[in-house]
Amino acid sequence: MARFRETVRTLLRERLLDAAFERVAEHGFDKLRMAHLAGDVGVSRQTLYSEFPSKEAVGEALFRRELERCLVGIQQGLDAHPGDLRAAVEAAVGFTLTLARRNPLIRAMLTSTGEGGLLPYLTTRSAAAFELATTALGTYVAETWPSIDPVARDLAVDTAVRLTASHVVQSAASPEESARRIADTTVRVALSTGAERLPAGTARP
Amino acid sequence: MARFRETVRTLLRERLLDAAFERVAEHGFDKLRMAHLAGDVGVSRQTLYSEFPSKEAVGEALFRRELERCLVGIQQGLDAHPGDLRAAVEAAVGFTLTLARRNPLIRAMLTSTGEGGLLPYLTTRSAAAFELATTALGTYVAETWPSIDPVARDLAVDTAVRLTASHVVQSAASPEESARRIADTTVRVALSTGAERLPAGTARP
DNA sequence: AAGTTGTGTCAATAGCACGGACAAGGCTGG
DNA sequence: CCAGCCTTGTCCGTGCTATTGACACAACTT
Repeated sequence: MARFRETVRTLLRERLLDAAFERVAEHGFDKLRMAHLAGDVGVSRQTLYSEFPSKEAVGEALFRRELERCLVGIQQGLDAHPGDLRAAVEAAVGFTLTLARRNPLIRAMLTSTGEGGLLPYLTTRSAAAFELATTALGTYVAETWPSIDPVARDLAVDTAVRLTASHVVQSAASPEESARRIADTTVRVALSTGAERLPAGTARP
Repeated sequence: MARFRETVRTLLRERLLDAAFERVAEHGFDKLRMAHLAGDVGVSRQTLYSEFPSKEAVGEALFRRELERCLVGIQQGLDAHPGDLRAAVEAAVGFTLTLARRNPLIRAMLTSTGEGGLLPYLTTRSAAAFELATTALGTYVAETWPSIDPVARDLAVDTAVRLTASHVVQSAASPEESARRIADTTVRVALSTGAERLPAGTARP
């Protein structure tokens, strides 16, 4: 019955996150003021607090929304190469690294120096991001490459996600080159049997 | 300060008009029920009455919104042919007649038989539509053809608008053919001096 | 040490949507 | 013809929610 009020709530949330995106992208998260954010949307500060219980919640929601948008591109990159693990991973990772380099929010997150920044969401508190990305890549691999050994598959997925995250926060080369290297590594891990002959002098438990 | 509530109000208005458009286009204006309209958007009937004081106001707003959309196309048709009066009028009139033939709202307005229909807005109560269309065409002609005699210009603009309205409610031929004829008539009126020699036997006051 | 700024919380007020009910008028079927 | 039903338009009481203004608290500045 009250369907309209629900859409208003989501609209308010979107507007708040839009305004937060603008301010954070320009001046960083620590320079963001709750009063300014509420004023941008044309709402009282308490209304903002009724939607987001704290400033930290704003940052978390902001990061989650951007992450979900990113995951859409990752999923598209995977789906564009069904059956070709290397190309799929390369496309998905390349998209992620390119987006991370261009997205002003992520740039602001990485360049923020202060204590109350958003950087933890990309590093120490990135469990949610890891989980989502790992699930997306894991289901893709499990569906299109069911023959791969599950142990190797999980290792490969985890490797791809963690390497990508590493390159997001500290890119060594171009996104394309990094994506190529990560895809190469992922394929190597995925196709390994765990029983290869090791070079002489290498111990294995 | 309260900018968000304002956008919510306009959003509600748009949603209501969207729902009204759907229902009117399908079943006609007289079959539209205020309770259904409110239910479609997910709002109480009283909220609907707070936005539109009467059902007639809904129909009026619905017609005005459609008219304004139509005027955008008319303006584009005029602007696409600067300096060529015949082509500009033909494009604008052709767009209008084609839109009127395809638009389900206008079709429903014309086919409604009942007393409480929307037809008056296209005929007896079409002062607003005439005014807007006349202004658009008038400013175009005045800007791009300043050399035309003002009397002939006003006559031509009025003729074009009224002929177009006539073809909207009672189309004789295809929109293209009608547009061509109306444009021809408009140009003849616009370029007339009011002092032509009349055929023998014709009286002039 | 005092002032400033910003976060988070609380209480009182005002506004708005809601549900329920009502009168008035028109339509329909018996 | 008339009784019932539907629909429009209006009113009022209620409840939810945003707003306003204030406050405590912490960190930083002067």
